[in-house]
Amino acid sequence: MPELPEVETTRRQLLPICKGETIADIKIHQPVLLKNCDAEEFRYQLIGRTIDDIDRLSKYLIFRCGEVFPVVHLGMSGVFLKDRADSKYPKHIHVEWTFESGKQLFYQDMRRFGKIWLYKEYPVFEKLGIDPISQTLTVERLNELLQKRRTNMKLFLMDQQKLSGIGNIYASEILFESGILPHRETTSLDDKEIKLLYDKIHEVLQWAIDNFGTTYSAYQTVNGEAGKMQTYLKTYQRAGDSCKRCDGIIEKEVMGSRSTFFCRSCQF
DNA sequence: TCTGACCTGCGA
DNA sequence: TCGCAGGTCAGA
Repeated sequence: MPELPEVETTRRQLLPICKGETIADIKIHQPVLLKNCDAEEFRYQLIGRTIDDIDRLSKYLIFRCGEVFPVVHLGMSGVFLKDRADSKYPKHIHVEWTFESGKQLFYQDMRRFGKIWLYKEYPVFEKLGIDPISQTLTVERLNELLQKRRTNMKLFLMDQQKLSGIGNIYASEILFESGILPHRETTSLDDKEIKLLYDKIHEVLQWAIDNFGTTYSAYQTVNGEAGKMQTYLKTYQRAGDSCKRCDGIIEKEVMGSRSTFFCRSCQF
């Protein structure tokens, strides 16, 4: 389930494979993934272009290819895979990129929730909230966002129009590390809790990036390996297990149609 | 503001 | 065979 750390890991691993490569061919097996152009237009605009760089904005990957910018959202199960001589052709490959050097790159998406756009100028996502590890997010800005919308903390962290990049797994982990119950109202946090929340948002996301993200089902790195962060998660998918910090038991509750994991003994 | 649909594989 | 997993968005 690609959240910010998984997308950033993907970006870092794509760079040495793609940067400076010129696109020789693109095969699109699932045109439905393309959201603002058809397959012909996508191929026409990109074949012959060189990938100059890859940016990440929250959960979006922005490829810089001269004057055109393909943008990819990995959805729930989207992954980029580099070609491996020893492997069979993987299932659910929807887009194949071939470079002039002969290297290949595959976009695989088992559940087809991923999306691809093509922009002819650098894209601006007006509805997207602040990238939580960008310098734009300060303690003061976080406080403003918390006061702006009266909801519970779990839904706040997952609201992509406020903070964009945190998903279900890291929302539970961030709240656990902050000692804040997911049910708490955003306006109920005091200054000390807001500062701690700010620190833990950075700490948890950076920790996950350092460990190449979390693999539970579909996610794998560009090199075809699993992430390592699932080893360190303290709440996600641990309902009924003992808390790693106190004597409590990890509970599970559905909030906003998503499973939420927490410990009542050390989150208040 | 909230809920359900989209989608496929896995485990009970 | 059915429920569950969850990011996003349309519709209520």
